[in-house]
Amino acid sequence: MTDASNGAGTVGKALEVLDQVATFGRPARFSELLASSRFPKATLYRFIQTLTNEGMLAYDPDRQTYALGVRLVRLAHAAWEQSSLAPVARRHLEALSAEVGETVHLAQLDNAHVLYVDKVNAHTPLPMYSQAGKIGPAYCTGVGKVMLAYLEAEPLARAVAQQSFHVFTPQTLASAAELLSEIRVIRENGFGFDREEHEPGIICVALPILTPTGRLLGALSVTSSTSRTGLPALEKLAPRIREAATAISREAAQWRFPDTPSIPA
Amino acid sequence: MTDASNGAGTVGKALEVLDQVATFGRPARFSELLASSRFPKATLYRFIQTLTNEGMLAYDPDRQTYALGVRLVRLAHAAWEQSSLAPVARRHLEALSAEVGETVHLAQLDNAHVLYVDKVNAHTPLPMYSQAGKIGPAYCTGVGKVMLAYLEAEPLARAVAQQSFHVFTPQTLASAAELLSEIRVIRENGFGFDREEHEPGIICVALPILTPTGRLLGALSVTSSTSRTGLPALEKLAPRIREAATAISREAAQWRFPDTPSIPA
DNA sequence: AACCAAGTTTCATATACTGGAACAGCCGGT
DNA sequence: ACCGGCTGTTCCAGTATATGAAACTTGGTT
Repeated sequence: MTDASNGAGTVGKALEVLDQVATFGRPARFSELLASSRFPKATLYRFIQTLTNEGMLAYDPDRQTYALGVRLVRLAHAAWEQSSLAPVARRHLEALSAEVGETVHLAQLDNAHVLYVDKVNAHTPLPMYSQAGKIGPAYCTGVGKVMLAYLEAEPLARAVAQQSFHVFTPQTLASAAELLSEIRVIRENGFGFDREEHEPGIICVALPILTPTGRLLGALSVTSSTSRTGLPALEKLAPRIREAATAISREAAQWRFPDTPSIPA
Repeated sequence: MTDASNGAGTVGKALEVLDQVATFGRPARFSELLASSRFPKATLYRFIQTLTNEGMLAYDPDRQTYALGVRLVRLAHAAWEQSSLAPVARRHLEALSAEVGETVHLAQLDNAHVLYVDKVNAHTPLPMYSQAGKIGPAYCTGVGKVMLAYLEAEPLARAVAQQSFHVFTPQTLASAAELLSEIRVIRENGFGFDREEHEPGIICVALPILTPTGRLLGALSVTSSTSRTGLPALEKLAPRIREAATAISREAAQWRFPDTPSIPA
């Protein structure tokens, strides 16, 4: 029996190496990668060779370093367009942000962590790549907790098991028990807060984006600071956010298929 | 010796499948993928399973479709930041675009094709993901021809062999011979044009971005239309563009290493 | 010249990839 | 209800392919 939780198979291992290079954050040398790798020298070497040949890694002969390759950028473009909610959601995010005058986040679940897929800042329209792709913890962010709350029992358990429960602020939920009780509250309300659990002074309301069948697609949040507003004020925004969330869900459903018409080949 | 031109090895095949899903442009069903795949049913199935488990593909149980996964978005974020010129180049692109009042492209070579890494439009600041990641032909674009011109003999030959030489307009260079002679001209001038070779009415000047040692990093172009300006006017911009190109190259060199200091491990 | 570290190649071994074929589930038709 | 046809999933023997210790280059340092 192959252990599925572990990166089984050659492909999984190769992707592990890819992740390692990504985590490095800058072009890395072979020996640096070797130091932080669980693979023996020859094996790692072959993986890197393969990935380089495939264009997933780029080798800089001047500096003898490896970086993530351009093929990844190409794939990412396609991924962002076809798999994430961002393309359909963008105009809703913009409208919402303009209306409430705060920063709006769109997130999806990646493994057990929060992947920010898009972000619209009320006052500084930023080029989005700089914002998208970031990952964050699930147990101490508004979007994270809300998404966990709408998971099935089994995936939820697996996700909770992966939380680090690092304490960032006095408000941080520091255990699985606290998180699960918070999740129950979120399920009842239909929305969740971030009460300065991740960063002091930063608060937010978050709502899930669900399919008509109730499956989780992602989450939407409006973020602000304690100096500007409070939780009660944010709570008042919940209905408006839900509006955006359902709109996004509805459009996503249609958009996924322009309807596979019976084009006869 | 393994045939490198072919996607040898398990990893290569898996990535091939990934590309296939990407090319599809929308969430695809298993059978659709099977139809356009060179792999037998069981093999393709296992690949897709693996990639899904690894988060490179996302499965939509409602529709029974596969799309590119979120892990790719995360990787892409890192790729864009560490491997492409875009982060260091952006402010130069913006300055250049504002100054000349035209659209500026930043491109790199992916295999034998042009990968647009960033784009700054003079009049409509756009979120960049929608622009970056696009690929285009090398033989009939300004950036493409310029980048080919600064390749070594052997990679150049390989790249030229991969051009389709599809004729888009009356000006399109339709053969390797024509392309190579154009490349000689570009080498002499240090810059190249697109003379409505890809799209009627669209022209551009392009310059390479080179390391101090002369290795090719990418290319920069200013695009306009025949209705607004002409080639002579664009040619006048070449020195200004070169300025930006050298600045980008210089910054890229520093930035790649905050300097690997002699950290004694 | 001798040494050391970083990177590359080799090769016997057995792991884990392969794909034909058989199986399950789901429809629409008769 | 029964039957084909179609899509998606699982099995399993055979073998191609990945593995990693060790040997070998390469380039720089004492």
